[in-house]
Order: sequence, then C-alpha cells, then structure tokens
Amino acid sequence: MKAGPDIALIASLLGDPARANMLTALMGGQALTAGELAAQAGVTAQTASTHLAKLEAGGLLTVRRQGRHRYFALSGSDVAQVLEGLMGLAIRAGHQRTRTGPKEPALRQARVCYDHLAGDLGVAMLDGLVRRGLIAEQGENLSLTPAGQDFTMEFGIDPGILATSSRRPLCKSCLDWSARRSHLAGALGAALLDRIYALGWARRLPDSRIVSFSPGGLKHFQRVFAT
Amino acid sequence: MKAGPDIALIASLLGDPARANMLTALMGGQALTAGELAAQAGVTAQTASTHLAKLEAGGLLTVRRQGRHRYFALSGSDVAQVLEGLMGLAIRAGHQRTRTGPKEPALRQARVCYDHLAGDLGVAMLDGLVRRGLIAEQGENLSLTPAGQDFTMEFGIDPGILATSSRRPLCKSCLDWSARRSHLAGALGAALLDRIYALGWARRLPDSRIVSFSPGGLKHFQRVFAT
DNA sequence: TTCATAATTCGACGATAACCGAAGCATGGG
DNA sequence: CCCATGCTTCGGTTATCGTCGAATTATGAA
Repeated sequence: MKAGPDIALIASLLGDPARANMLTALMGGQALTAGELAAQAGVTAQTASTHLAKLEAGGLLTVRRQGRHRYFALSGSDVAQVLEGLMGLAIRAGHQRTRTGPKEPALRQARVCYDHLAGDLGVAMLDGLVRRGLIAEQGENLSLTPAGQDFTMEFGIDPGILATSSRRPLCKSCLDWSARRSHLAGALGAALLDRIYALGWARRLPDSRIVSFSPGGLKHFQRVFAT
Repeated sequence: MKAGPDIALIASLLGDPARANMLTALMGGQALTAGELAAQAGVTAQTASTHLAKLEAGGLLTVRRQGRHRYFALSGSDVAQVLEGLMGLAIRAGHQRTRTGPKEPALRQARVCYDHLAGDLGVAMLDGLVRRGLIAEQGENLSLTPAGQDFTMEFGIDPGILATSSRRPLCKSCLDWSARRSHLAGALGAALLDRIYALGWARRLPDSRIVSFSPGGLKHFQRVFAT
C-alpha cells in the first residue's frame, strides 16, 4: 500500500521488554557480553542469545568476538538517539517503569547517556556553559562560541574534535528524561565526560549507568560549570 | 531491574504493521478519520478501532470528534521525529518495504514530512539556503542568518515565527530516508511549505504524502532556492 | 587430554494479541 | 420515527513469539 522503510520490523525489535532492557543497558555506551545482557534483561542465556541474534540482524547491534566472549554494543549513536526519543514519548504518556529501585536518586543526579553526561548534573553543566557564554543556545541548536573554544583548550580537551570534518556534530542537545530539560550531547559532550573521568572527578559505577562524583570532584565541577 | 521510562510499552505500539501503517499515513500532518486509517492499514474497521484506542492510550495520537467522525492526528512533532528516526534505522538495515508502488518516484521527489518539505526537492531547498548564506550549517545544527531573516520577510513568511519565545525550534535538520541527506524541519520548514502552497507553486495530492509541483511553480522554486 | 565456562541450537510449551463476524451504540438525515 | 453511516464492543479462532530444558559447539585453563 505504501512505500518507504519498514518501521514495524525494527520497532517490533524494541517492543519486547527483554530486548528493550538490553538496549537500555547498552545506552551506557560500553560493550557488554551476552551473559551480562542476559542478567540485565532478567532472562536465561538461551533466550538472550536469540534476542541478540535478532537485534544484530536488525542492524541495531554490532558484535565483536574476544576470546570466548561476545561483546555487543549499539551500532551507532543514531540508535541511541531513537531510544532517547522513545523514552521521551514514554514519560510524556506517563508510562514509567513500575519498579523503582534504590539507585533511582543517584541515576537522576548523574548518569551516562550513551557517551555523555546526563541527569541533574548534566543539565546543570549545559546551563553553566550557556550562562558563561561558552555555548550559544538558539532554540534547540547549540554551537560553541569562540570563548567556548578557549575554554575547551584550558580544560584539556583534545582540539582535534573541533575539526568539523568529522561526521558527528560537535554540540547537540539531548532531552533528559528525568529532568525533562536538555543536556549536552555530541562530540563535545563525550569529550567533556571523558575529561571529567581523567581528572578523577567522577567514575562509572560497575554494572550501572550511574556516574559517581567524589566530594572533591563535585566541588571542582560546581566551580567550573555552576558559576 | 532498571529504572527509567518504559521503552518497550510504546515501542510495541509501533511494532505492529497495521499501527505502523496508520502512523506513517499520519506523518502527512493532517488528521484522518478512523475509516480512512483502516483503509490505509488494510484492516477492517473493528480492528482499526482497537488499534487506534491503544495508540491514543499510549499518548501517540490525539482525537477530535466532529459529527459522527473521529479525526486522529499525531500528538506532536516529537512523535513524528521518532518515526523518522525509526525509518532511518530501517533503511540502514536494508529493510525496505517489499511492495513498491508506482507512486514511489513522486514520493522520492517531493513529499511532506509531517509539516515540512522532504524528498529530493526538500534537500535541494536546504542546500540552496545554505549555499546562499541564508542558513548557517554547523554540523547538524542549523540557524537562520541575518540575511536569511531578510529573505523570509521578502518571501512572505510571517515574522511572528522568528520569535524565539515559542517552544518549537526555528530551524531543525531532519534526516531524509530517501535521499539520506538532511532537509529543513522546524517552524521555518513548516512556514516555507505553507508559503509554497499559498503561492500556488505546489499542492498536496489527495490521500497521499506527495507534493505535486506545477511546471511553473517548479521553475520559481528552482530560481529561488537552486541558484 | 580433561574439565569448566560461554554461547548457540533444537524442541516443546504457553501466553499474548491480532484478526474478523456479528451485534450494539451513537449521530445525522429523510 | 426509521434508516444509513461511522465507530465500538464482544466472542472465538488462529498464529506468532517469548520462554526455558536439554543437548551441542567453541574457547580457555589446568
């Protein structure tokens, strides 16, 4: 009846709870083994295997063999973007997940969204960058100002990412499902989070998307971005 | 196990072929009755009714009663955006719809994407605007230049949309699934298409997303945007 | 080689949900 | 008042798919 790409085929891949859990776990950006994903999804290894095969066939996941493990990762940031969009639609409809664990507050404060910082601290960072005139905000579009370029140098970011030659956009706004405001994504967002790790301000909690700031690291973060 | 919005719940709504067809039909931006959507999806009125009820409960559709008809429309541009993203993932995986009708070439040339122009002419328009310096392109971010503001005035666009107060972004890039390049979305994209209709350069074909340019209208279009 | 772990394949069970026929409500017109 | 139209609800059938138990292959370690 209609021409065009087949939405239903890949949307049905995201429509299963087990597969959705796996993809959400992979939103952390790092590759996970089949066993880890099975545990995250709450299913046995057999079912996880079939699910992962389907996701790979659908082009949503890439696989890398390493020893007797198979590491799965999202096949690209476009996949992560669609997942974020779906999360946005889900909260708008008021359909939250029922089970809300003890880690929830920590997730709301600071978590990783594919490869950049999200949560309250994520939106605070973007707010600070805009307030200080380092990033220009024009509706939904973000761009790095000349002053912002100086700042990234001082902060220790590799200047190479400023080259517009790369396919990935430098600054990108990403709607935060917990704060319902935007935080900074794109190559710069990823580089800033990397630098925060390198400075020892924060670290990833294992098996979780939570970004845990040390007391001292949080102070530094506040000083740089919240003044 | 995990906190956060429930992706699977609404993704499963998009995962059914009948519902996906309905949503794709509504990407045209105009509201359709339950009967029309049933025909588009290729199912009977009964099944369409249950599908539409689910889509409405999921917050993806809004309904408006008018006489004994019920008009359905996408509940917002964010829904359309997620659908576009899914189309992008689908073509990347090579999963096109099998049946390709005779209208396919016309669809590739010019169609409406929710409320703005897409297809070859859509990307040509954005290309022209960028080449003439009316829109600044910075990676994935688009912004209207001062020269571009003058142009919109001359072209007959209501200056009211330039007010940044509105929630909707003015310029937005939207990945085109047929051309695999970006075209112009956002408030400006919608306003330009409205103006193209008003000038009589093109019109919507009934029961389709095709935008049909008149020979003279196409000439005007080429002159304005492709020089 | 032998054992343990990681992951896949096979087969069968069970539940969910899409589908349509038929009947039931509304709304609008003659 | 009666009929036609648009849409919804109900019941029952069918089929698809997620799930796990058991067995199989592959890799690494002892």
